[in-house]
Amino acid sequence: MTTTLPNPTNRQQATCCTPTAAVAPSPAESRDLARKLKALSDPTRLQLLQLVAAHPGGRACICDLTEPLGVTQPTVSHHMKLLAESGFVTREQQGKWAYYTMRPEALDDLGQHLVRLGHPCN
Amino acid sequence: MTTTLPNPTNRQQATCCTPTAAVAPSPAESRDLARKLKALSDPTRLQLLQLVAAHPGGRACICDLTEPLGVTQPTVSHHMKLLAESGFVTREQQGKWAYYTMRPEALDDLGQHLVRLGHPCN
DNA sequence: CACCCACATTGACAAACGTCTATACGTTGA
DNA sequence: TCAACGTATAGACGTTTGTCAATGTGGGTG
Repeated sequence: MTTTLPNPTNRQQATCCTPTAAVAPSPAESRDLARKLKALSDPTRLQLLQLVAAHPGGRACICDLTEPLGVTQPTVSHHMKLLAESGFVTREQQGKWAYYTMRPEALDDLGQHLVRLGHPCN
Repeated sequence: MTTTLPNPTNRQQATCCTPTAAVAPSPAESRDLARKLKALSDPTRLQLLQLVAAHPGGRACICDLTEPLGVTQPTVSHHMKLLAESGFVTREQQGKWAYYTMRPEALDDLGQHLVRLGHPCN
C-alpha cells in the first residue's frame, strides 16, 4: 500500500497534532494499561469493588463479600488478589480477617488516562 | 457468619453513605461496564485506538493500522469490529476502504464512570 | 494441646480470547 | 468483463480466564 498510496489519509503517516505519544504507540505502556483494564473487565470483580466501596471506610473483609454475590469464598479471594495486584485495593491482615481497602486514586488515575486517550492533542 | 457476627465492620451491612447504587450492585450494569472495559483490555486494541486517534480527524482505515503493529489484516479487522461494537469507534465504508473514527465521548463517559466508582458518596 | 474459624492455595475443567491461514465479498480501473 | 485491491468472515489452534471442590495455613479459643 505504500507503493500505490491512493489512500487520502495516509500521506506519510501525517498526524493531527503530534500527539503526546509517539506515532507508533509504546507496546510496553499499552500492556500495562491493558493489564489494569483487564483487572476491571469482569462483572464479579466490578461488583466486589462496589461492595468494598460501599462499606464504611471503603474497607471490607472477604466474609463481607462472599455472601452477596453468590460465588464461593475461593473465587472471592482470587478476585480480590487480582484487584490488589493491580492497585485498586490494598490488603491488610487483622487477626484472622483480611481487610481490603479501596484505593480511589487508582480509579481516578485510570479514568483520567482513558479520557486522555480520546484527546491525544490535549 | 451472620449468626456469630464478630466482624466489626459487618453490623447489618452498614454503608458509609447510602451510595448511589444499591448495596447489592446491579449485575446487569456491572456486566455492561465490564463489557466495555474488556473491549479496551487488550494491548493490541489499545494501540489501534491510539493509532486511530493520532490520525488526522481521529480517522483511519484498516490499511493505516495493519503495518505499524505487526499483526495481520484479519486480526486488525477483528479488533476494530470489537471496538466499534463497544462504541469506541464508528465504522464508515468509503469506496473500498473502511474508515474507523474515534469517539472520544465514549472514553470520556467510561473514564467518568470509573472515577465515580471510587467515590460512591459523590 | 486440640479444635474452629477466616482466608489462601492448588488442581481441574469448560468457556472465552487472540491470532493465524484460507477464503469470500464488494469496489475500482483497465 | 476481468483482474487487482481493501476488507470481512470462517475455521482452527494454543493460551488465558473464571469458577469450583478439596486442601493447606495460621490465628483465636476452649
